[in-house]
Amino acid sequence: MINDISTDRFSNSNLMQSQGAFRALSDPTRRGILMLLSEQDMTIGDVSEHFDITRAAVKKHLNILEEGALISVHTSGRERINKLEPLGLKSAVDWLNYFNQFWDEKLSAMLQAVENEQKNQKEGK
Amino acid sequence: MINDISTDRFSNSNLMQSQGAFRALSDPTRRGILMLLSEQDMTIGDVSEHFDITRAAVKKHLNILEEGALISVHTSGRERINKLEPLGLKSAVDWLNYFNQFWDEKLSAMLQAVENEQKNQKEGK
DNA sequence: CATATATGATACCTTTTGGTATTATGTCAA
DNA sequence: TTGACATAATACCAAAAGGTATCATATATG
Repeated sequence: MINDISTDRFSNSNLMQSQGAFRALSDPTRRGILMLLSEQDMTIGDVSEHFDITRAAVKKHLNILEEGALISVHTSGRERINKLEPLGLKSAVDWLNYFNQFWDEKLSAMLQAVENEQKNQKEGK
Repeated sequence: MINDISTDRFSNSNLMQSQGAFRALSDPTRRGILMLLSEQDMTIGDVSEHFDITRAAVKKHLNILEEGALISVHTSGRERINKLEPLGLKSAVDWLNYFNQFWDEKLSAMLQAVENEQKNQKEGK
């Protein structure tokens, strides 16, 4: 039962809060767009020039990025400027950071193993 | 042109290397499974009990997690034990960490804004 | 051996996704 | 106002994703 998860300390809202961001991040074109926008704000026209797909397709990607709060858009005359919103990545980063502890554990285990090996060598085992 | 990106310093391989991980992370059920496996290794049967979908569906999720190198599987008799591989998250975390600089920038800007505000208040503006 | 158990694999269905082509809307500039 | 430009929106399509049901395979165990 999924209930198991919602009553869990991993409050499920956590799982769902980051959904928009993770969804947006799952496509390589969208990650490429985020990279581009990290260098400078851009119109759809600007962004489209960097990819081999139609503007309509780029627009869809931008919509999904906006839904995930990874970019913001503001109008300037007939242009619409797309801007990176790095804080939008926070929910995803936060979720992933939970696993740092296991990564660290593994790292500790590796270091421990090396230490033991050195010790054993010293003792001539 | 997509070429623009491949000749970019964001070597595109970076974009693609993390694809398996980002793809696996895009589904909330799969993120839930990772949470579960962070507490203990589990068979498919164990995992399935925590979700309201068939074992076949869970198996598909496990396959995708394995493809993304986020879990590993080893056989023990007729059971197959699924194990979290936290290091598999590294490629995704690394990609995201690139954006820390912008996050920090924004944070710096916010702190600066607060400082200025306080200064202005002091000066009675 | 025979049977129950644990899992894997496949065919099939529906929805979502990534894409195109086309049409519509809004704004700048002569 | 009229045409060029920048973008939005919609209809449509093929493929991928998430799911179920069913069948196949391997392994404990009486």
